[in-house]
Amino acid sequence: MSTEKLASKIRKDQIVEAALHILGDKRVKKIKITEIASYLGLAPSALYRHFKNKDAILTAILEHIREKMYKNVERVRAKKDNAIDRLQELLTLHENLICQHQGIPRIVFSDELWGQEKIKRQRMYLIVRGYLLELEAIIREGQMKNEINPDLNPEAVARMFFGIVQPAALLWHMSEGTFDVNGHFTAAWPLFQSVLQVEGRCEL
Amino acid sequence: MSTEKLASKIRKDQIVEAALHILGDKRVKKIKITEIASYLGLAPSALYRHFKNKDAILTAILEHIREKMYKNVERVRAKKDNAIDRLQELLTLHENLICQHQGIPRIVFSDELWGQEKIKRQRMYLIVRGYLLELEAIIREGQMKNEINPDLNPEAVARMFFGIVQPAALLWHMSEGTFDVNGHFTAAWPLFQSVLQVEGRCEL
DNA sequence: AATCCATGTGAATTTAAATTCACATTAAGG
DNA sequence: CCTTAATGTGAATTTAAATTCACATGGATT
Repeated sequence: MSTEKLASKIRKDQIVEAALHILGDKRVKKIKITEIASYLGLAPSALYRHFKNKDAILTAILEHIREKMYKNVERVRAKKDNAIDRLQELLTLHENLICQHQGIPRIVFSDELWGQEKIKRQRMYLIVRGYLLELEAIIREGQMKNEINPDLNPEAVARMFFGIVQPAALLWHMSEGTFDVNGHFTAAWPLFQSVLQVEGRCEL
Repeated sequence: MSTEKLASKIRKDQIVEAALHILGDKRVKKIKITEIASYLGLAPSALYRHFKNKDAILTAILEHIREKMYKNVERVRAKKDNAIDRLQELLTLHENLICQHQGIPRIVFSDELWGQEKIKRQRMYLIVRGYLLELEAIIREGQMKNEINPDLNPEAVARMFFGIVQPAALLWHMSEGTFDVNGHFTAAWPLFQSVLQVEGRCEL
């Protein structure tokens, strides 16, 4: 893997990006080799120069997604140092992931990709769990600095955050991009924030 | 439709139930006619006596799901008269839907079924939206009776509730039934409930 | 009893898609 | 320049699954 030529690596990335782009297109369809190829102006058979088979492409997509999600966490950590701000920022990034950039959430939150092999489902599970752990870490830090109510169960809070994002992805996708993701986040955020509040604050 | 024989209706239901049962089985795979048939001890071709094609079966599954979900709402309304109790009860029913009864949430929350035709996705969207409206109605009633903070946006609250259920379904499914749905609901409920609280109550 | 119809079957057939293969083309390095 | 390896192509081939079809069978109706 590390020994492969740069050009090859680029082509592989192009293929993954193309696949992601197609998946992100509102009207669904499960992804077809033919589509990816024609999107890149290639013959279907060309893709087999770069990937053993379709499955390998799907696996690469998963890896790509994992990177994107973790990159978002890092970015947010770098940009804000308050836990609540970090979470809010993360919500914004998710909005992009859902609406703009290729239908990543569609993939994370759907069977489509990992339908066949148990292995891919497991991998996806690890990604999601890993992501939840990242959220938890942010929350715990916030609790230590008393930005977030320390009595709360961080795991539950992380999943509640996740529970803001996932339905948005579903509804956006089902609605063919009609659903107002931003509106949803805007309405959900204060509710979520009210959960985080440290006890004392509610007297004000 | 209303003129069809009873026996036929039964067979149709059996087919739908069988399909649902298979879908609910942990290891996924997109549903195959062959599987449904062999589950019922029939030849694949037999199914075509009852449904025009696979698509018709999928559509019937959607309708079946819709009924189940709405029935749950009715049941909850009948059993409890306090909004908060109703929601809590609904969570329990969702737990069943996820863990026991055939993988309904898998279907609702996944692309699998409506991959192809835009029509099925639209139908699913209507089901989900309708369900959210039911939740909203429960919440509004609770607000009128001051069981739930009337300042809250009922739409947002409904979606937050939904956001407890959906991730559970995803994680349960991804984890091959390992994920502790009950634990998740138990941890999430108090957080959710704290959102619902009427302002005054937090001073206690 | 004769007929009809709903339901079933197993053996094709169709279809859509992935995959393979024999053959270009091009660029890089000796 | 010649060789080689990487990348591409179009035309098969394979594969998995849905779907059709000609032919039972059994129970209800006349």
